[in-house]
Amino acid sequence: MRPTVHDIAAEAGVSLATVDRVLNRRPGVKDATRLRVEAAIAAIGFVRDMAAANLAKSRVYPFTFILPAGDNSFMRGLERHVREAMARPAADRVAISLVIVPPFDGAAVARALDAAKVQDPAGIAVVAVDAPEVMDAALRVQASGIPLVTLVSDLGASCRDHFAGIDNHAAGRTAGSLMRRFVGRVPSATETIAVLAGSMLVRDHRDRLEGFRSALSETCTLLPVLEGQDDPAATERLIADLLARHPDVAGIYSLGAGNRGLIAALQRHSGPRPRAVIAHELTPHTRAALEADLIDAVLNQDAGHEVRSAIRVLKAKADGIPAVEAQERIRIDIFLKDNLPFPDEADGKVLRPSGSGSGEN
Amino acid sequence: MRPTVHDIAAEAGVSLATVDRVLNRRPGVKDATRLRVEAAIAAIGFVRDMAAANLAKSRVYPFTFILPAGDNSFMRGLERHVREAMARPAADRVAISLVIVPPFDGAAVARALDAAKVQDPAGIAVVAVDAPEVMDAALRVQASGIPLVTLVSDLGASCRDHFAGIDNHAAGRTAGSLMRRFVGRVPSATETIAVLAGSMLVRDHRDRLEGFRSALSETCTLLPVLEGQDDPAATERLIADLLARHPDVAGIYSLGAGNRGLIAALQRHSGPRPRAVIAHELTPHTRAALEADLIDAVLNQDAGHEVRSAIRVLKAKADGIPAVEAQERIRIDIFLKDNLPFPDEADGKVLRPSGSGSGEN
DNA sequence: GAAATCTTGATGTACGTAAATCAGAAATTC
DNA sequence: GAATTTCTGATTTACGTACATCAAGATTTC
Repeated sequence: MRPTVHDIAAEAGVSLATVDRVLNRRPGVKDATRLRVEAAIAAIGFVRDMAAANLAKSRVYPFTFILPAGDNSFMRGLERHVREAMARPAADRVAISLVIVPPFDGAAVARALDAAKVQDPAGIAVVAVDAPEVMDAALRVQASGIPLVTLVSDLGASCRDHFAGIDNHAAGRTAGSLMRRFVGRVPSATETIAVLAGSMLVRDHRDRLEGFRSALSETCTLLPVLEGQDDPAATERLIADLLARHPDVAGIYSLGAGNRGLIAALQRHSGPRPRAVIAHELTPHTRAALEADLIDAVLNQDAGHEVRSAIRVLKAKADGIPAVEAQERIRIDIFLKDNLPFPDEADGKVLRPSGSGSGEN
Repeated sequence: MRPTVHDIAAEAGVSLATVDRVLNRRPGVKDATRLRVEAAIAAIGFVRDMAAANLAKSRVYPFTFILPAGDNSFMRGLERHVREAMARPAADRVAISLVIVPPFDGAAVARALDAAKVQDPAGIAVVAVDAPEVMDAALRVQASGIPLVTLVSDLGASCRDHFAGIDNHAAGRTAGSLMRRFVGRVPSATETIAVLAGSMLVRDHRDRLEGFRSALSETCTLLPVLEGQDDPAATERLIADLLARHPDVAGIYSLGAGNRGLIAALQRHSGPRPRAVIAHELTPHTRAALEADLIDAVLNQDAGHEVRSAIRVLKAKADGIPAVEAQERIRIDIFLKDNLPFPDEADGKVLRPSGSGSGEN
């Protein structure tokens, strides 16, 4: 049996009330007594039963999540995971309110942050846009003492408490490494590689490009970066044009989100395909393209993990416990057609019974 | 405020006792009344507060984990994660007893299963050895109604309730895919690939080899499989010999555990290295080898995830809730030197504060 | 040495659920 | 219609912690 507060009281030779005062840092305990109680706690190895404590406190953590709108598959998946966390029988006593703002709109994000602030939640998670007005709003949130976590897309480290997302520079490097190996090594030949981004105004995209460049050997020539604004139609035109004008392109790295256009262009293209196509984020589209050999590898960040990590960190910050950064690091997944995970049941028809875990895996 | 049992009682016009009888499937409720209560539950959207319920029940789940001894890094990591789960402030009310048995010893595993059975735990997890006496013991465990989960290494599906591990055939395919691409494509040349295994008597190893074979194009020649028995010294000799006798070997796939020997041999070797070396399981050794460019890729199964998944499944089975298989599928991670996760803090000196999550990610 | 303050104990209620007991009411059997 | 069985309500205790209140003891202050 785990020791309880009663055991502490017996061990320290004090009353329950005093133990309680020590445990909850309430005033009115002599230093000597406090030390005795703390020694007893250490001696019997007491750990507070958080479930019982939260029950007694009937505490809830009201959190606000701010996500971009739009038909970006990844972001919709992210939203799905947030909704799942909202629906989950508040076993973790988390009450999330979800705010959707227009995509790529710094002003809108800033407004959403200010609006969330006045609700005085226990924490805010936001998919940031790298704009000065957002930073200002983030600083205002922090100034009011509300923990702030950036999700997927970061801000400067000084504007938030934590970033729940991948190291995009490392992701770019990984893509570069894979690319270098996938295009093969034809001795003394320079390979032509194309990069497709959404917008160079987004920090993630810049970081990925930088990492990608740093990992590619000098025997590769990078074509000027194509910016498709994460728009399928525009992206498709760009890629079709690329394939027509550069039949020798050995690899394409799509570091943004407009993968539907990329896939469509590759599908329509009649000539020889690039030897390696690497994209980001496992969505139904990229998954299908992997299976159809239109894409060779997909780098992925697990949206579910990111959401759950953000919640854990916000809770820890709200409780004043320092989050263990190393523990919350989000992995860069590499998927080939051979190691695709089971299709996410939420994309299909299967409903998960409530109550069972959150697919931590 | 979330609805409580009192709200159900009010809504259904019955007493608390009756609500309790319905909720906990106790007898003594007329069908008509039961339906009324269930309708009320659905109407107000009641979900049981599991924290409070477990508190009231003061229920614990005694589980037994059976792991192999030996200095296999992966297994020791697995043990570490089990111990972590044991140490975790029984927030999840799980009481694990850990049994270590000699490695590759079917009889020992069978004895451990029988010994665990008489303790009548709420569930057993075992790193299985593919031997008939183990299957028999597993069937005896199941016959006595104790949920049984195989961990990392499977048995026949009929002998256990769940397998918490990766699809080793898919892992082999993934390795094959990577190998094919990493060795590059020299037109009209047959590449020589070597496979290093621990023992072909282990099911995982057989499955991986089969998957690997199926993914390699026909332009590759597989040398006869080397069996190092997961022993560093023996493995080192085998690989040194291989490199001496086959200077043209383009790739090595190490699908077992004796990676220290492989790495040592590669390090000592003076001639040109194989173009691609792929190994399994991210351990301090393989990690260092990745960083030193001695190994090109490591396929990994996350031991922490496997342990936590096993616990979740055992708990679900113990409660009679069907586990959601899709949700518990373990991923095949691919690591290059570029996307290595942060070194596991438990390998170093940093202690994790109790109470925070389990790195669910 | 009386008054003020600080420290501690004793006790009770609460959180949401589980589980047991006992007493009636209702339905069934003969 | 009496005896039995089945169903339901009312009430209580418990889980481990939080929190508030009141009283009494110990200590300090002037």
